[in-house]
Amino acid sequence: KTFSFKASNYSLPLLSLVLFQECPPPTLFDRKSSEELDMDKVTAAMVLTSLSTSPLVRSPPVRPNGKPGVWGTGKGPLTPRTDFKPFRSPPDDGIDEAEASNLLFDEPIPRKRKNSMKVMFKCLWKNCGKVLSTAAGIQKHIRTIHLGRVGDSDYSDGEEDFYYTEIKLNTDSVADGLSSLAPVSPSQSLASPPTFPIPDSSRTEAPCAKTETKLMTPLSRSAPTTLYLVHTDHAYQATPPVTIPGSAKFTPNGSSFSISWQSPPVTFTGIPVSPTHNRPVGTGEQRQHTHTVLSSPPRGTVSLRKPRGEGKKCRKVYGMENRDMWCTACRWKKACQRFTD
DNA sequence: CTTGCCGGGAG
DNA sequence: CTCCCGGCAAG
Repeated sequence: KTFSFKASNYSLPLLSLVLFQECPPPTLFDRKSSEELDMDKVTAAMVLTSLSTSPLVRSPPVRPNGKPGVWGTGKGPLTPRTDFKPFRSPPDDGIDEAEASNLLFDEPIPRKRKNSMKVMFKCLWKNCGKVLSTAAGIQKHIRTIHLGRVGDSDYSDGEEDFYYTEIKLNTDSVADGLSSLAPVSPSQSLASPPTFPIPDSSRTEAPCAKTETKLMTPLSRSAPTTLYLVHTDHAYQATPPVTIPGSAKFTPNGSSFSISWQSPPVTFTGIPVSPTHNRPVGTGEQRQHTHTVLSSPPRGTVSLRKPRGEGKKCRKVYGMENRDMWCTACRWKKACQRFTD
């Protein structure tokens, strides 16, 4: 029903993972004495409690090669920068939790602080920012207000999860907390991982973010730029979010999150293919601004190779032993001139 | 693996 | 400029 329930739910699979590691040989599927089973239970319980109650659990540097992703700088029309993933390990504590770190895995586990923290849920819809105290409430809000599902009120496909985020408030400074809800920087406790400051504008997102906002086709109102990650408390959203330029689609079907590339939406309107283009000679340093500056990241030095001609060329026709019968181009290992396509 | 050939080096 | 080759990509 509520968040805590979900959290424990998500912890269970991970727990089983832990258990796999803890029991030396894979005797899990063998018959086990009830004693052993009890041991497992106990272990599980211990893990659970340690996960859910220890104030902060130290973690290895969060996923070594994981790029910071787009944390921050929400640029889309809907500017949700929902970043406060409960990444544990602020720099100042977590010293006495050494043993708990053994039980950790890469994925951050949604957890919440218990002391004087109040969990709220904030609508991320553009210009909305409604804050409710229950997930159900916010889902209903989104469903009815934004998604326009008035009739079948209780129909939910989980889509609402993408449109709100969980926020933590310090109860003694609620007013402050509310003011900091603006999607700028949640200076509250659960800030972004302290190791790397904020994102880094690693070129993959900067240009394409711009592109997005410019070329944004009138999107259907039911999909407020969710490509810019909206984080909720789901396991599959726990990893640092990634923006995929071009066209990406995600399928929120329960627990999987798939992103698929498609042809980059870039049409390079470069120099026309007329044979009478004159080279910029000498003095005139005139720039040609015609080409659009759109660029998709994965395209670096694409040399636009020719598809490869089909017919046999000198090499194949005459063979290596008759190399002197080849055309010169073939001898130079250039494009054949005798058997052109 | 083979084949076509681009990019680049040597002279 | 001619001549050659490394290495890549397509098959």
